[in-house]
Amino acid sequence: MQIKVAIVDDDEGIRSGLSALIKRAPGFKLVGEFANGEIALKELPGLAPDVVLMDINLTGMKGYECVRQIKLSHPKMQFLMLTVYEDSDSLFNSLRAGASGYLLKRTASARLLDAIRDVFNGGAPMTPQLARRVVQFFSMPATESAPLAKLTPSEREFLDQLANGYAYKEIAGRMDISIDTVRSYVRTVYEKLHVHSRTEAVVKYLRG
Amino acid sequence: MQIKVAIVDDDEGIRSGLSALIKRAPGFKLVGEFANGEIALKELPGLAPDVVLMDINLTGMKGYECVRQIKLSHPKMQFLMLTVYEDSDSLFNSLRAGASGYLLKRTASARLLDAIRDVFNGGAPMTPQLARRVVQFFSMPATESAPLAKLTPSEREFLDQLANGYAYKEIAGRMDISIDTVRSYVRTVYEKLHVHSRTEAVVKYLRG
DNA sequence: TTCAAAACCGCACAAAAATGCGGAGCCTAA
DNA sequence: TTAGGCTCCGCATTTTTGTGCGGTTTTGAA
Repeated sequence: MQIKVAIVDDDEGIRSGLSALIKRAPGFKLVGEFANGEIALKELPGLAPDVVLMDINLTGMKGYECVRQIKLSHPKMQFLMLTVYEDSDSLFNSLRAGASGYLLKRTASARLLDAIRDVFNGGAPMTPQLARRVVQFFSMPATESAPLAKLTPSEREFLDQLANGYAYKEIAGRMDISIDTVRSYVRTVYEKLHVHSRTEAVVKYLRG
Repeated sequence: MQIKVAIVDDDEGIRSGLSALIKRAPGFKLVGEFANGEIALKELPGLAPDVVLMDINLTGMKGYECVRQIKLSHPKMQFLMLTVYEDSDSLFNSLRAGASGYLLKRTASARLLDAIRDVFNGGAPMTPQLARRVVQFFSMPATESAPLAKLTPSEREFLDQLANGYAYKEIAGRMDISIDTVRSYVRTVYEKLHVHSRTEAVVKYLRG
């Protein structure tokens, strides 16, 4: 079964290059190519491509804006963003819009085809540098100053259990301590986080 | 220049397997191996490895907990998490703790060495499925949040109050409705979200 | 018009959480 | 050796939550 691919890029040269690559690659089928987001928005739903190669810096409607719109009604259509810059804002805007992968235009042909296959199979290809940037988004050390840092390892583990929704007695079982010890953790953790309810504690925890 | 590697895993077999792999691989140098997080916590800073292979499911201190602690004082030390399960909680806990990559233990040796090099060079290797999960984390509105979409406007407002930690009677005051109406919202919202406690509801809400 | 839904209200009871008070043993750093 | 932090345990009480049952009114779409 072939992977149906569509291309959206306003650079004529790039577009024809990609188009030629897809056309001659076995296992791929080019179902459409567009020079701007507005047209793509209208035509893509009818073509039902599996994967769309989308330029980020389109003139007019931004690439990620186009992705966002289409994702709302066609969540299964996958988008692989192409760009010349490794710029953070574009990356996160695209991810928020629902794009599945993010590559540089200078990516080698073979690697690009791999990436399309990756996206089609549920992966999320991106350059190692961008992957690292995404991963770093999650780590708090940068903004580490929160009261969360003052928690001891056990308290932290307890808080994690809290956030998972377990009742005190379940937490006692899971951590292999008595329910009264759980209660004492409640006290110390709430104190350190300056909260007075489970919900507040969990919210603080989840927000880092 | 060699990449200094350390191993933390409580499974003797796995540890010696990894250890042998690193030792005979050119370009790598094994500087230490540990059976639990507590010892690793003490010894790793002195060894100053470039990359640490860390089992997630350590007995005692969890792997990601160990990472978090060390990252606070040694942010340049990189961690590559190893696990047998592709479980979401472990993944996000690890990323939040500051881990750079996440692989399954059944990863082929060659691929593992590649991953260590990746991490060392600023990349963030992970399985395609996990990468997709990370990427999806950013695109709640379109793709995921199915159950949240079924809430009526009032229910949504109520849920937001819940997430802000207000008690039922406070919510009643803020929304200018009776406390029993609040209770009925609790019922309908919990039903739609398939949860049975405030904490679970709030977590679902915050995560999309 | 008829029907479904949303929005609203009430009572009662059991379960869970929050908080007050107390204590013990262990380890580490001063 | 002493003080302090961490882990752990116990009991009692109040408050909050979860859920069982019931209901009315309004509104918008078929």
